[in-house]
Amino acid sequence: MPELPEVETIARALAPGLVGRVITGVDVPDAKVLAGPKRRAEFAAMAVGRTIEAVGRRAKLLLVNLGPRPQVPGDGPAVLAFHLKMTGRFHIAPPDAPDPDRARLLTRLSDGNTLVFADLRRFGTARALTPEALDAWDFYASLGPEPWDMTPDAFEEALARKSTRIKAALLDQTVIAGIGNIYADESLFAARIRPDTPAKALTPSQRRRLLEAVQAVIAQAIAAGGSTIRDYRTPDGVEGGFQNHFQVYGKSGDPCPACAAPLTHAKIAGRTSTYCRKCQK
DNA sequence: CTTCTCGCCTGAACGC
DNA sequence: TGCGTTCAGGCGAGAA
Repeated sequence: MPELPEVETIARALAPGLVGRVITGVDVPDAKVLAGPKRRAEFAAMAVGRTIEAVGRRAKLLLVNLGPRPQVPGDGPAVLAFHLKMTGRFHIAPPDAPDPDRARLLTRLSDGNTLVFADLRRFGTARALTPEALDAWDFYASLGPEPWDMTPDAFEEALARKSTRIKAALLDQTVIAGIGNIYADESLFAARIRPDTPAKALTPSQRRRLLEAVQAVIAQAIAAGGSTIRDYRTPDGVEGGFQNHFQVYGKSGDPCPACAAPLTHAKIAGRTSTYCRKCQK
């Protein structure tokens, strides 16, 4: 389930195989993947003939930056925005490879390779947009800062405005971008804060600790290449490594790594949240 | 305006 | 063995 560290890992792994290539065609075996402009022809018209200039990420979105089409006078740039949701995966397939299972969108490249977007559960989406349309997309425009761009003061202010529990506030992409269930639970444990504490009720020092914990956990996860639970793989087919460093996520009943009391779990903000009753206050 | 709940999808894991 | 149920979970839509 790709969150910020997994999408970052994917973007870094894809870039060398994509940057500099021209998009020569797009096949969309499953039209459900298209969001925004829904028609295959519109997506292809926006993408084909452009050179891939960069592969990046914002929150959990994978962004492919495309240059203007030289054959279109006065043309501007464009962006492909992919959301992997739960089971989205990317890989670059060589020319003779058969189209793989669960392929939802195939981007043909000038070097003969194909960028394959596969997605077992079909929640993932792809959009082809102008940069102006990307900025005007409500979801994109409302995203909060990346964890390392968040300042203690801004975090303080954002949490003070929330009437939800802190777990829900961390998952709220308009507060801080890129955190999902795994990194919310791990960050709350690292900061020793109970996930059901009202966001407003945190002390200033708890808020500082929490932001530092989020930043540290995300950085460690990126360094480890993300976390593989079931489906996530890097574009090279490699599993992440951070699942071996989980302290609490998915470990209900196991001993707390700090105090050895059994970890408990509860449904908070609609998601299973695992924490230590003794260590997290 | 803010917050909450449901539906979208498929496969794995579990109980009987 | 086989069937039914539950769970995973980000986000859009509609309700409260």
